[in-house]
Amino acid sequence: MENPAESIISGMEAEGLRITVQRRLIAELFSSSRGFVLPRQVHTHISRHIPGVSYDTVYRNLRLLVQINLIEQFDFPDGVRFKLRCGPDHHHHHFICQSCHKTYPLDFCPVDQGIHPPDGFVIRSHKFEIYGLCGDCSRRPKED
Amino acid sequence: MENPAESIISGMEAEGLRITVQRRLIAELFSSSRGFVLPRQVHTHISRHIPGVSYDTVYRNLRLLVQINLIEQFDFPDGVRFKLRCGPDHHHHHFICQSCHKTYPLDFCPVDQGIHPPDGFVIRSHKFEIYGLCGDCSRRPKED
DNA sequence: CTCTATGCAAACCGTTTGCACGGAA
DNA sequence: TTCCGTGCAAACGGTTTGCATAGAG
Repeated sequence: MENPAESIISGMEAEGLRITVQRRLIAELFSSSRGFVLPRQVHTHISRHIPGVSYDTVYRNLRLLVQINLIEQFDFPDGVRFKLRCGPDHHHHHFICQSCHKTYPLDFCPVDQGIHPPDGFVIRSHKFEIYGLCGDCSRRPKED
Repeated sequence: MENPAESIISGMEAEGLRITVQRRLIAELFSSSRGFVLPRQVHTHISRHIPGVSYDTVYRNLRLLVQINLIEQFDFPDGVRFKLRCGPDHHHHHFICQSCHKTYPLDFCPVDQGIHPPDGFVIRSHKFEIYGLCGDCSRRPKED
């Protein structure tokens, strides 16, 4: 797959969706972001090219991209954030920078270690994340 | 420590807070809940005894209890939820039922296994949770 | 030309705030 | 009697909706 933005766009096309300038810009943003972004940041990004974009277009498309599994949603203390969905190649978790919200792969899954659930508990999913400051941010703190 | 509700109340007293009926009811609710509750549920609980309670009283007290570290806050897909803070005795994680939101202790911490962060990444905290259906809910699905 | 995606404006929901009063200490 | 906690009502911020129009296919 060539340009990552193109793969988001062809993913949308595969779903029969129309490719508008707004959607192209959203694809661009997610393909070039190494981490989680706020709806507000998505709106700001599109605004730079289309000054009049409305928030509902942003939210509608974010919901849509989550539904068709191209991006994923995540609750942060300062609000919901989104990031490009990781390829389905291999299961992994993430280190997440609390300053710039970039993510780094973590190739270790605690569930592989054999977890013993309480009686009758049926496991459906799990979450494992490590938070902190990435190299860039710990050297030069305070930034986003 | 005798009754868990009493320990919440004495925790509040220790902070110099006044013990009102509303606060006593909140303490009662958290001490008798085995899991996460929504602000709305807190409001409903108090309402049963004080029909006119206002939502701002609920939110104010929840914020307060989080600040003085007696309860903890957690983001769920359907909104923020709160639960009694686990004792500071030993570090552990939780199995969380996606139906009734009860929690079960999980005495295994992946971070003890020696995690290797990316270059320069400073770890500050981590999250490890296992989601699913508890014994009660998997037998009798759909309920809260 | 058709029908989806957008912009607009208003609604919505959970949460927060300012203020005067009631009640704990 | 003091002053914290409450209720009320209104404001707030993020998100969603209904509807007419613009624009992708």
